[in-house]
Amino acid sequence: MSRDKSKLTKAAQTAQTRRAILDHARQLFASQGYAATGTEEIIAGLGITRGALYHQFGNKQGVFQAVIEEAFLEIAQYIATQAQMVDAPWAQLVQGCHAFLEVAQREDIRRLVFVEAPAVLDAQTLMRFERQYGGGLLFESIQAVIATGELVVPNAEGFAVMVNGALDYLADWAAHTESETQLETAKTLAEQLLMHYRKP
Amino acid sequence: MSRDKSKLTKAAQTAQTRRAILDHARQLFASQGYAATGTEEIIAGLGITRGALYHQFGNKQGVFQAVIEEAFLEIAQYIATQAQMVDAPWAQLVQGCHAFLEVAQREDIRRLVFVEAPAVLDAQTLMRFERQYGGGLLFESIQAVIATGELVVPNAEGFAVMVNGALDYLADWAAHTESETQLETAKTLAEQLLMHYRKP
DNA sequence: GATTAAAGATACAATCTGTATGTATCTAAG
DNA sequence: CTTAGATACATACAGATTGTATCTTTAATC
Repeated sequence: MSRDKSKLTKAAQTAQTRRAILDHARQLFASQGYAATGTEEIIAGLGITRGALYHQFGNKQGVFQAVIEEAFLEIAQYIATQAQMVDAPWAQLVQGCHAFLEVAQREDIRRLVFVEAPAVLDAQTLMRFERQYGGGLLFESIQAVIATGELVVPNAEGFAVMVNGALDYLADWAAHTESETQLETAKTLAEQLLMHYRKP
Repeated sequence: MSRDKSKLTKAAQTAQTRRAILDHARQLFASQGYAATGTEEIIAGLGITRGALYHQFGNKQGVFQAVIEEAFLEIAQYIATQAQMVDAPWAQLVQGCHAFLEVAQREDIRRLVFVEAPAVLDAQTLMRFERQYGGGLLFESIQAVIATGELVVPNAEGFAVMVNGALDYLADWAAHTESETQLETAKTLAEQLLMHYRKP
């Protein structure tokens, strides 16, 4: 647990400190929530004091924001990786939705991104993350399919929001059961939802 | 603001105190959030001390939970009232969805129920409220339409969850703009979503 | 090697929640 | 009507927690 500070370049030392804090903080925020996690608890066992935390992140919320951004990034990367395995815009949209449902099965992801983040972060920051890593990408994917003429919706933005909400809730629903088939049911529901707006 | 305690039955005095606390707390929780609102701030100007608050609600979270339950109740009552204005199960479902989108335009409702509550309340309590006042009623309405044969879905519970998510996000989307037409667009999207699963 | 700036430690001030205890008032039994 | 008990509330205090100010150490640069 303790670190050896000797023979480390300053940048490496900073990186190491930040990573240790982020990893531990993430685990605590995900399991106990933001409010129930103290800064003392975050640095416990890391071989540093709260001074380092405040020097690196400014305040407790700074740590949380950094944790959330990494979580968002993970989600976006997983979805992008999965979506890029197929070619057509339509297939990418479907594959992306499936990928979201899969990655959102992780308990820590759901708690951090969908429960804690909206209450802790200011609306502006959350919106930025959302556009950059979240629903914004879904919107782009939907627009791409609309451009091909395969998808017809009355309002692209509103449709994207609707699908986003459907996916978020389906993910939570599928996760709150041990039955593995629930996830498949969720995928089917999501795919069928999109299919209803498809033009042949 | 100050109260006249003389000539009041004990039950009436309790009711008056609780109401004053709930009203002020709700406004503060809705505008600043749970964490940023102190117990001292809640009782400020009410002519009582924090002692009364702790006597009536046990702790700060007790106040919040009572506030949230009232908010849930308001939502459910509005939807029920609107839905009962039509007869057929299908029409009631559509009307209920419209009503939800309307009531969820209120800023305080959205903040309290969809942002603060999930982070503050324990999962068990939130689930109870959700079943009693929220998605549970939507589920019942959907089942009623399925019973008539007008609606065909692969999984009733999953479908209800999906629609619930779609509605929540659409409400938030419609609320975050001054354009009144956005709400109409949201209603259209929701109605069309249901229509796609309708059997003639 | 001396200087500078960054990383981190330490100590402290400011809140804020919850509890323990005291007091007054309402209710109910005899 | 009186008295015992419960209820509502106030007051004072202990504990915990966040953030800041200041000091020390260590790496980078000339």
